[in-house]
Amino acid sequence: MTDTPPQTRIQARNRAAILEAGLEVFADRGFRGATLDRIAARAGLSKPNLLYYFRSKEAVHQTLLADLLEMWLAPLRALDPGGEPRDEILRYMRRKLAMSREAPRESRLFANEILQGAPRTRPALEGDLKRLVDEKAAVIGGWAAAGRIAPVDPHHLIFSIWALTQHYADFEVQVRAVLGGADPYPGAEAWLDRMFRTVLEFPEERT
Amino acid sequence: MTDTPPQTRIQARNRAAILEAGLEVFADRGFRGATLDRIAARAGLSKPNLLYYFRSKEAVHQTLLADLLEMWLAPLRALDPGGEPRDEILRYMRRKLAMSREAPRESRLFANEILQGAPRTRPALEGDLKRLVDEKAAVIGGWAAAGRIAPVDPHHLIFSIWALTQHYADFEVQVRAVLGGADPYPGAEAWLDRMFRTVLEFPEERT
DNA sequence: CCTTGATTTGACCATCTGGTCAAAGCAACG
DNA sequence: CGTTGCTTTGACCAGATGGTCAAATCAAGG
Repeated sequence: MTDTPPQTRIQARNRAAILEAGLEVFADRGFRGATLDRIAARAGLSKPNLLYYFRSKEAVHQTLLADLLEMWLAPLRALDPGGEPRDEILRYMRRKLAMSREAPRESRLFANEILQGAPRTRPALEGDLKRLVDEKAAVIGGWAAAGRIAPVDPHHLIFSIWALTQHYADFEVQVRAVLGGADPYPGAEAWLDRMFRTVLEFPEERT
Repeated sequence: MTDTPPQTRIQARNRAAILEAGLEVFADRGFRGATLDRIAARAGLSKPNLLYYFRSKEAVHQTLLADLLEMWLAPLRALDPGGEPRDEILRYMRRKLAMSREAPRESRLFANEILQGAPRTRPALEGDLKRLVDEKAAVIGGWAAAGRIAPVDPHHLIFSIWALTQHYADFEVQVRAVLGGADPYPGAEAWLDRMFRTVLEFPEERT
């Protein structure tokens, strides 16, 4: 998804530094709130130097989003139609929750983009994303039809997983404010496990 | 939560028009992405005229957020300790979902604010919001302890309601892209009802 | 219809910000 | 150790943007 791979060592280092700085700043202040000066400073470069590596502010953002989208979809791609239904779905949820914990900046970058109406991502959402979700929703729907999990609306099940896991990254300030600063993740993991487990179970399985 | 109530008819009308326009523009582009010119144009005023009614861009934003917070907390405030536990929680969820459908701009305005680290709302989150949530969490915890609902982590239950309902407003573009433009709300309501119902039920109640 | 206070605006300003450019540094290879 | 091409930068620019202000306009009571 990245353009031509960097050639020299210096290029590799500086492009990486810029993307890291861009991730930080874009996630923190949104596209418009981010300034090239700030990104450059954080990357340890001057603004013109940054623009030597990326054509424009847009270009940094684009690159970030493209890389991110891949990373974002990977866990859903990994949902295995041949696996044990409940394990597969719960593993997907857990991987997404882990991503919120380990890559909150990426989550917020994406959230910013969607909130603003996905001006730079709309095609990917309507293309790759929709295709992938439809495909996996069909798998989950198949499991439900076969009686291997309780009947569910596959699309909304997937939305639930997105919403519940990303909430802990995107609304972290709020969650921490309410919890008084405590780490929300242990509780979140237990709770989400419980929620999805019960909704996927058949009544008679519950103990 | 609003400052001194407007005096004249003209003031009432123009302040309202500015807040309506501000809501639209701030929700759409975030605080930094919003421009006074745009807000003024949308309100049918000139920029200096807008600044006759509000000291600054900040002031418009502040007023909007303050009003919003009240509206946002109302449904949780309404959760009645004396009510039937499951009905109370499900009603709260339904009211929040209705707010996502009917007031998506407010939801996105709030999401923007939190995403950026709640620079103008932090005190309210750590004060009023935390207090209210702790209070209602205690109520829910009491219900669980009394065996009137299945045991739950009250704080995370509340986070779940926020996450799942607001997702449909904040990530509307994504949801609609995946669903191919269809209205997500009927499906969402059924699914969320099902999710929360099952997680609050005791196994032996399930039919 | 004129006075008074509320309302509106055109002109203007300072600052910020994305982006350009020519010149200067610098690394490495022949 | 000088040439060559990659890297870095200071100076600069144009447009956008938040905000000011004095003057003009307007509404309504007396």
